[in-house]
Amino acid sequence: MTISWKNGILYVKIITESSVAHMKSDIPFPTIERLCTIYHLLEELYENGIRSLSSKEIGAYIGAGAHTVRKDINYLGEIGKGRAGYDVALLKNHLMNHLGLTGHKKACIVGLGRLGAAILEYARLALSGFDMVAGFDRNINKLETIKTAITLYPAHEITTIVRRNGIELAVLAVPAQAAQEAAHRLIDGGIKGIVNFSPALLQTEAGVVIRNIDLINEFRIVTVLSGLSIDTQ
Amino acid sequence: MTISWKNGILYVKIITESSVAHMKSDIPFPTIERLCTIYHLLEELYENGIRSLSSKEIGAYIGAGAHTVRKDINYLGEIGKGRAGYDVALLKNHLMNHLGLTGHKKACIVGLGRLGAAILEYARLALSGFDMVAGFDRNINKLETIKTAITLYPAHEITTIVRRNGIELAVLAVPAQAAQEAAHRLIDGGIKGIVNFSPALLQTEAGVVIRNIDLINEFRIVTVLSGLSIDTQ
DNA sequence: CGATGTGAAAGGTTTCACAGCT
DNA sequence: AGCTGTGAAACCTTTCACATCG
Repeated sequence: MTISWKNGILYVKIITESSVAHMKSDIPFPTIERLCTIYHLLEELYENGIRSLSSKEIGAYIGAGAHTVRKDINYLGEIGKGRAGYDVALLKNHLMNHLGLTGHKKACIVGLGRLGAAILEYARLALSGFDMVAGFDRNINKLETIKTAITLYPAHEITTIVRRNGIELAVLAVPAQAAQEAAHRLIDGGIKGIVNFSPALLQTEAGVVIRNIDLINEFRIVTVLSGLSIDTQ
Repeated sequence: MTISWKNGILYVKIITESSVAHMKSDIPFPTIERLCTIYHLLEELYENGIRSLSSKEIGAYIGAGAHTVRKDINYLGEIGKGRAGYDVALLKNHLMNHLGLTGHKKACIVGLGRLGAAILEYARLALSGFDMVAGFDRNINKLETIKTAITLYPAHEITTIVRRNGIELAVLAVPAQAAQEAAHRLIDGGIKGIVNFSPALLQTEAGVVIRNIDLINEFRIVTVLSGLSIDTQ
């Protein structure tokens, strides 16, 4: 709760859970991306024993101005009054709570080729609150070959397993031609978000968040951007 | 060609490739990202025998409005007059030329763990004009284990090899703690862009484009975004 | 003083509306 | 008619400037 006195009027601002949740819809998309990066940064710095951090320092780490960082953080409401920058632990929890990053979320992976298998072994996921609970592949032989603690299923069971286990997130690491069908199965199972490593341009459905990651597209963007910086020198 | 007379000096302005490239600096960043996606789409549809496409159709594929698509395409100058949508081949070449996606670019990969090895085998890269010409790893034993047509080197040779071969792009697939040193070596070698698959937040240098790809960060963004759509219902 | 918090201005991007072409 | 091309308006995001606090 914040109390302030301005122009002869007493302002009492009460931030409740629901008003915070509603406010979130007012957060600009770039701000959400930056806040997630800041959250990541705070985790890292806290592990390294850093307990206080200014907006200027945060900006330097994530490649943004101090203004932007303060504005971003303030979309989630007031946190640290005054002096010596932000308390790292406090801000980290603040972001966690307001961004809804508390607790563990269940995730699965579709496509157990080289890339899929690599992601399956990514230990940091569980440490960050994302539990890989299922893997899928069209090729049944692959399910026997791969050694993992996670249960593996044939691709046609995606919908059932996702729904039954309440899996919220999925990684798509199948070849392009299999991507759309797999995405449909995930969506039918009630998945909330898909991180798509295939080069397929998925037809999205309302309510499902899709993030596309395509190395070739990234290379092209880098090429165009670096072409720019050279030409404009 | 424009001719003008100012302060006793005759100005002759010829629009060459390089001055057109200079114009590119006026293209908004989101537009550049979308144009790369559109380029990808056009390649795909052309292969499937589609020869004509309206801005509305393109928009449906990439998740944007027809307005946006037309505006984006027009940043690169006029292409098809009038009626029946865009000629796919024409537009594809138009984008290729104006975005500087002609010819082949040399790329390398740093870090030959599971992820790095998977990317090394990504055949589609060469088809898209990006030639993997070198791989690096700190662990010399790994260099002998991996079977590949590409020459592999120990990590300390990054700077030399990148410079000598004129490698422009790099994929960083090393553990977080090794990422910054590897990035420095790449930058010292004159790399133009880095696609960073490690969770490290790299300190960037002017003139080098860095694109960060971190699955955990993507999961968090998806979580926040899908949390939003529920709370605001 | 040097930090955050925040309304207001500036800047950038998207959307609109319609001209112009086939 | 139906499409692209494009200036102008609307909208969103960043930056600024300064009040405020310790």
